[in-house]
Amino acid sequence: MITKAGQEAWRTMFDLFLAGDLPERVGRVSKAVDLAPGLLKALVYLSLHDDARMRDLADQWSCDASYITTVIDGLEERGLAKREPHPIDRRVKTVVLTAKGITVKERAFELLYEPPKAFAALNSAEQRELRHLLLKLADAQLAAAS
Amino acid sequence: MITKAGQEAWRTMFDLFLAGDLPERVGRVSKAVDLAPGLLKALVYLSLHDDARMRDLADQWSCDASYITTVIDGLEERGLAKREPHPIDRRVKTVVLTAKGITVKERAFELLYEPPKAFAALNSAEQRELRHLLLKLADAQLAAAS
DNA sequence: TATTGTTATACTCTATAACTATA
DNA sequence: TATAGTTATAGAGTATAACAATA
Repeated sequence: MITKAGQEAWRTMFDLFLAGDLPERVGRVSKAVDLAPGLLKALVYLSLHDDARMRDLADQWSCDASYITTVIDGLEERGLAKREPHPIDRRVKTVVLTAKGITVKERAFELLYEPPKAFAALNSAEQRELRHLLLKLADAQLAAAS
Repeated sequence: MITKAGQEAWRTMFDLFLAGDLPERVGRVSKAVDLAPGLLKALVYLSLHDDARMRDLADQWSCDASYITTVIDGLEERGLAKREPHPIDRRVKTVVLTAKGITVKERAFELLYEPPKAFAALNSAEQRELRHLLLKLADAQLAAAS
């Protein structure tokens, strides 16, 4: 059951991201690794789902397949990813990161995962407690998705 | 000081949003209130900063002033906001929501602030604790911004 | 016949440059 | 001279439609 406190917790998290850090941060990282936001997003997706089918990307993002063609073209032109034939179904292509793609991805995650300075306002015990609660949420979300 | 636990907490929060709910949710709300994402974002901004100067919007979003003209045109065409002259500086225009704009905004926030089902995985005490920690973060972030 | 991905094309979103009015 | 906002225009980003290859 979700209580009023839970609702307010979500609302606060939402504001932290939307009013706060996220939009500016993504823009900053996008510039730092010299990739348009769409390409950065694709790189992040591929690093979490290596060897993904192109169709999966379109489904996941609820966008048209032709746009995925454009995005993967962009990553290939920059030498960050490459298409591979599917071992069984010859209509399908999968996408894997190249060594260069992995390097850029790692740099991107380094910047994205760096906590906002505001986290220093919590003491050690509080930071541990926050991690604990959020991991519980993430587990529940993962379980619901599958 | 930010500990390893704090870092992991941030990372988890980030994944909750980016891998998880947020992108799809904004798209859903955007369709529900029949506003393109850019216009929805402007509506949200104006509801938090009523009577904002157009220049403020451009600064806040780090975008060109001409784009703000386009966005506010869009809101005005839909009867959701209107430009007002600045009482002192006649170069400046401010933007306020209309009654209709306020109605749409309220519907949008209702949908955006609805917690993901995963929150039910936390018991009452945990939801209160999470709220407490997040409010502390939000306060610190607000203090840092000003 | 249905599905995957590509091409060609068009539409939407956002930026640049030149301009008007005001400070 | 510098700043706020607009207009006209150009550039990204994303979708639609028609198509080739494969299932």
